[in-house]
Parts: sequence; structure tokens; C-alpha cells
Amino acid sequence: MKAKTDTTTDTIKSASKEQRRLQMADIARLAGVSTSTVSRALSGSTLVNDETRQRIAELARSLKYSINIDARNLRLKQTRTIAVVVPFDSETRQHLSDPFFLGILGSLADALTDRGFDMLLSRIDAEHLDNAAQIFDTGRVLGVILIGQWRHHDQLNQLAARHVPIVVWGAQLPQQLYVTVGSDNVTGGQKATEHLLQSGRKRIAFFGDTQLPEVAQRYEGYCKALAQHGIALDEKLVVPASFIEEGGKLAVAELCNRKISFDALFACSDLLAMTSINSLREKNYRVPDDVAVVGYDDIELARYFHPPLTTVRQPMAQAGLALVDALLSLTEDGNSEARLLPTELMVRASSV
Amino acid sequence: MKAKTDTTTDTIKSASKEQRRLQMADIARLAGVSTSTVSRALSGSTLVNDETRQRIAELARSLKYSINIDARNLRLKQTRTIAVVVPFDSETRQHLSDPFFLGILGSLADALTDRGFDMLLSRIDAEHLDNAAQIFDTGRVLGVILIGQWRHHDQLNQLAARHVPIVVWGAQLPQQLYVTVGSDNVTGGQKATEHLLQSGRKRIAFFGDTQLPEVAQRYEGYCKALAQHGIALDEKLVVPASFIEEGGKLAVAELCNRKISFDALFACSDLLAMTSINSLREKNYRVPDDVAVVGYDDIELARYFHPPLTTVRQPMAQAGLALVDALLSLTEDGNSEARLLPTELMVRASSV
DNA sequence: CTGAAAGCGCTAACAC
DNA sequence: GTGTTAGCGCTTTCAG
Repeated sequence: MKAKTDTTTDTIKSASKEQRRLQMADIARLAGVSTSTVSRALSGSTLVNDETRQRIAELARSLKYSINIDARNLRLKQTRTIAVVVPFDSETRQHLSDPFFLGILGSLADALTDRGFDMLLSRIDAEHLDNAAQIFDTGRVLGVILIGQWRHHDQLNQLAARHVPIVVWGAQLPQQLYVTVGSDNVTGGQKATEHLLQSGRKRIAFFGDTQLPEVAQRYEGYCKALAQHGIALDEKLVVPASFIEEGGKLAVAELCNRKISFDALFACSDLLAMTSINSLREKNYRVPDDVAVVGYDDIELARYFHPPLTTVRQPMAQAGLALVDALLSLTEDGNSEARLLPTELMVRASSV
Repeated sequence: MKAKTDTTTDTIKSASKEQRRLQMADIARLAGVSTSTVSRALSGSTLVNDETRQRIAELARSLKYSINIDARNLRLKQTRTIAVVVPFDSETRQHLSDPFFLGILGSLADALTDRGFDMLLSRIDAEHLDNAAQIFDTGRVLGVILIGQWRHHDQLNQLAARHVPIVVWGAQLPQQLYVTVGSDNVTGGQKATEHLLQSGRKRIAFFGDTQLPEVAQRYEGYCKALAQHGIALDEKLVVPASFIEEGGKLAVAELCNRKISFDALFACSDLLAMTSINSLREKNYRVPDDVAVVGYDDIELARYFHPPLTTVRQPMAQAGLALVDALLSLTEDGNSEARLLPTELMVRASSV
């Protein structure tokens, strides 16, 4: 009797309330079966009569009923959602605008969609990357993909130690407990520098903040190439330009003010290369005649720039796939290896 | 007795199983209280003893316990997650790469984070925008923000008719049931054209696919400005360039092949403007001397381009906020109004 | 102030 | 084949 009363109340409510969400019980009632049957039918179980299944499927479709995923996940203790976390710099309160990161985001969205996963996107303070654990602890996601390692190797290690399934876009470091996916920065830096050396440049400036692991590796490649050509490293040519806003402008100004001569420039991001080129132009340097420039990333706009930018391509489409695959194998097998994506030097007019 | 047995089993299990996720019952057991009390303590209810609350809070923190959001949402029938949908073009299987859309995505991420909402990002086939309803029907999100109206006004109207809370980035159209947020395209197009006219240009080409509502409105502004200056519209100057890849190149080629003279160009996106400028340069037109160019969007790279690009700025940061606010007022009050964001002409070297 | 019990929407033994 | 029942992790009446 209690049940009966409830049902009546429910019906009245649903009539008066604007629009209660349809649920399995409704479909069951309308189809004259139990919810179990509906559940089975909708999940394609063979345990249910073909005809019944068809009927239920049809009914659900026509009523535009969709199963409540959260309830399902709760019951099944599973989820097909992945967290993607993009750190932000708390000092500059920097917005998410770096074209390369944004590009990876797009690539991830595609890769996850292909694999049938949903993506929960969040931003967290770069100084507290360990907060990324929380989103996992709340149980809504299978694992975490973090775009941007910054200088917080230690925090990331702690996360991994806590068994948070996490994959990071960045550089592979010694003593690393977490899984990284990234481009081969050493080789990338080497290719860029090698290319400049081969076109006869001798005084190659390096723009980048070597505190960041990825940049440090590109710098290593830069040094390697110089060494191979028997050229001594001139520290004055190394400028710790940051990725922010006017990084290139400041770096170029620094070299000029200190009257340091240079005939080439390897910038650790395309954005940095572009702002540098603009500054060089203002100071009446010709690119590439006076200064040859190579960037890093190969963002879409690199080839539309003037002059078209020579740059080290990070394979963006592969990046998304690799990140997702690394994370999935981590959650499935419990372990997963770092992946190093090949880089490719895209030679364009800015360096030849 | 049954309860007791279960507890014992549980304990054994949790010891043997590698790492069961912590849950409220665990905290309760450890604190020697019931789950009700833990629930109250963690939600800051005044119904619980101050000392007890502190103790529980401390325990939860030290154990890094986070409440299971899905279970909570299920019980409370609420959620603080918003779906953000970015359509993809099924034909070109185009990836998510347009800098402006990517930028809006960043802006949305920031706005949602500020408001304490999570963002569920998905991509759907642009030909079936109505699939966006499904993600709402599954009950995981409060509402949907769709970036890109494309030519599917009708499908969007159907969604709204089904009472799916949805806000769309795009143009406001007559007979529109859904809420849009967008920039003032008519005025934007007018400003761009007006600017070119005032610098003495007479033959202004228009690049853009007027099948898209936003572009159609920019075109309307273009026509208005021409009319105000008593200049007859020359249809030959209107080229239906698409936003894809080599749009600018094709459009420029078309004008040149047909030997149509022009001294200015209004392109409906910065990307289009940039590729057009590159093509013009290849054909030995000087920008702005021979052809003045104005773009649309003011993506970050516009000011780093050479020549720096004059463009109609769509306020990206505001865009995210406006979209979120529009959606929230829709879900709260049940209705919400379209928002038209002001545009601003950024005059740079490509046009003067 | 605290605990016992019911139930959010769904699935999976277990019965029939 | 199908229905009944218990329970996923949480919140909230309702008693005490």
C-alpha cells in the first residue's frame, strides 16, 4: 500500500512539476515491464526477449530517454571520464592562452572522443599541482592528464606516490615516479641548433627559461650541437626569456643593450620567436639575413607568419593520443612507460 | 549480526585489496561516529558539536578524503558541472584548432572555475547539434554551452523547445528560441568597413561564408557602411571564403584570376586575413599600400603578425563570463536574454 | 547534538 | 525470460 501511495503522489507531482527528468522506472512502467528488463534491454543483454528489447529500445528513443550516467557509475563503480588539468600561474593569474597548450587541448578532446571518454577540464594553481589529486579523490574520473609540468617535479612525484593515475605532458626526469609524455626536447634543441650552424651561423642566442625541464632539455641539445661543431658556449648568449607576453621583446632588448653580437636565435617557443622577430625588425635587423630565427612547437600560425617560421615541430595530434594511451594503460595494467614523441625540423624562410 | 559480519568482511577486504577508495563510512568508523555526523561535519552544519566537527575535519584532511561527488549529486539531485560542446565538421573531420574558438574555451574554463563549476568538454558532429541534448539527458550537467552556431539554427531551436538549458556562441536570429551570446557582428562589420572607407579605399573586398549567421551579420554591416558612403555594392568583390585551411589563398586567387581590382579587404576572421596577406604578398601586392586589410577576432597573434593586423576585437574574456552568466540565469530563473558583446576596432599597420 | 533508516537512479545476483 | 531485492556512497528526515 505504501508503494501505491507513493506512486500516486509521484504521478501528481510529475504532472504539476514542470518537467521531471525521465528515468528508467518510467520507461519500465510504459513498457509494462520491470526496470531490470529495461536495464538489460538498454545494455544489449541477450537475456531479454528480442521483441521486448526492440520495443523498449524504441520507446526509449522516442522519449529521448538517456540513462543517468552518474547513477550507473555509482552502481558499477566505474567511470569513463578523464580529468584534464591545465595549471595556471597564480602570480600573473595568467589566462589559458598559449597556442600550443590550447592546441594540445584540442588534440586531447579529439583523442578522448575517439576512445569514448569524456573530458573534465579544470584549471589549478601551478604552485599547488597536488590539488590535482582532489579531483581524482572525488571519484569522478578514472585518471588525470596534466598539461604542463612547470617546475613542480616534486609535487608530481608525490601524486604518483599516492597512486593517483596521472600522466603529465612534459620532460622525463631522473627519479621520476609519474609518467610523462613529451617531445624529444634534447634532439629537438639539437636539430634546431645544428640547422643554424650548418647555414654558417656562429653566434647563436638561446631564449628560454631553463628552470623549466623541457626548456632545460632543449638547452642541452643546443649545447650538444655547439660542442659537436667545436664552438664554445658563450653564456652571454643565453637569455632566460619567459613564455609570457613580451618575453621576446625583453630578451632582444637585453642582448642589444649589452651589445652582444649574434647572428642567429633559437627561441623555445614559436610565440617567443615571433615576438623576438618583431623586436628585431623594430631595431632594423633583417630576418633571416642578419639574424636567422628558429622557434619551437610549430603552432598553426607559424607557417603563416612573416617570414614563415622555421621551427621544431611537436606532433600535436600524436600528443593527444599518446597522453590518452599512456593514461589508459596506467589505469588498466597499473603501469605505463614514458613516451617520447619525435620532433621534426620545419625549415621555413626565417632561417634561410 | 548481519551488519557485524559485513563489517568484518569489509575490513578484511580493505586490508587485502590494494587500495579501496576512502569513503565516509571509513571516516565515521575512525572517528567513532556515524556517517550522518561525518556528513554534517563536512558540510559545515551547525547541528554538530564544534569539537566533533573539528576532529572530523582534521581526520578527513589528514587522510585526504574527498567526498564522492557523484553519490552526493545523485542524492541531492543537483550538479555543478556544465557541458561545453564544440562542434566538429564531419566532412573535413576538422580538428579543434581555430585559435578563436580555442581562446573562448580558455576563457570559459576561467569563468567556470571562478564560479565554482566544472566543465565537461565534448565534441559533436556539427550536422547533429541536437546530439548535444543527450549529454544533458544523462543528467550529469546543469546545462550546455555550445561554441559555434554553424548553419543549424533549426536544430538549436528544437533543443530549446525540448527545454534543454543551452546557450550558444553565435548570432542572434529572428524566431530564435535559444539564447545566444555573441559580439555585435553588424556593428563590427560596419566599423571595419567604415575604417577602410575613411582611409580612402573604394574597392573593398569581403571574404567570408555568408551562410554562417555571424558572417552574414558582418556582411550586413559591410553593406551598411558602403551605403552610408554612397558606394554601390559590387557583388564581384564578395568572396565566400571558408574558415578552413587555405581559405585566404583561394579567395585571393579568385579575385586575381577574375581580374577584379580591389584596394582593401575585410576578412571575417584573423586567420583568413593572415592567409590572405600571405597570398597577396606572393602576388607582389603590398599591404597596406596596395591593399589595406582588416580581420576579425583579434586573436592573440594578430598583433604579432607582420604587418600587425588591424582587426575587429571580440572581447574574449568577457565572452566566457557572458556565456556562463547567461546559462546560469537560464537554469535559475528559467529564462535568460541574448547578450551582445561590444566590438572594438584595433587599428594596426595592416590598414594604414 | 547524534544515530537509524530511507532513498537518489541504476545494475546484478538470485529466484522463479 | 523476467521480476524481486539489495546496495553503490551519500544526505536527510525522524526519533531520541
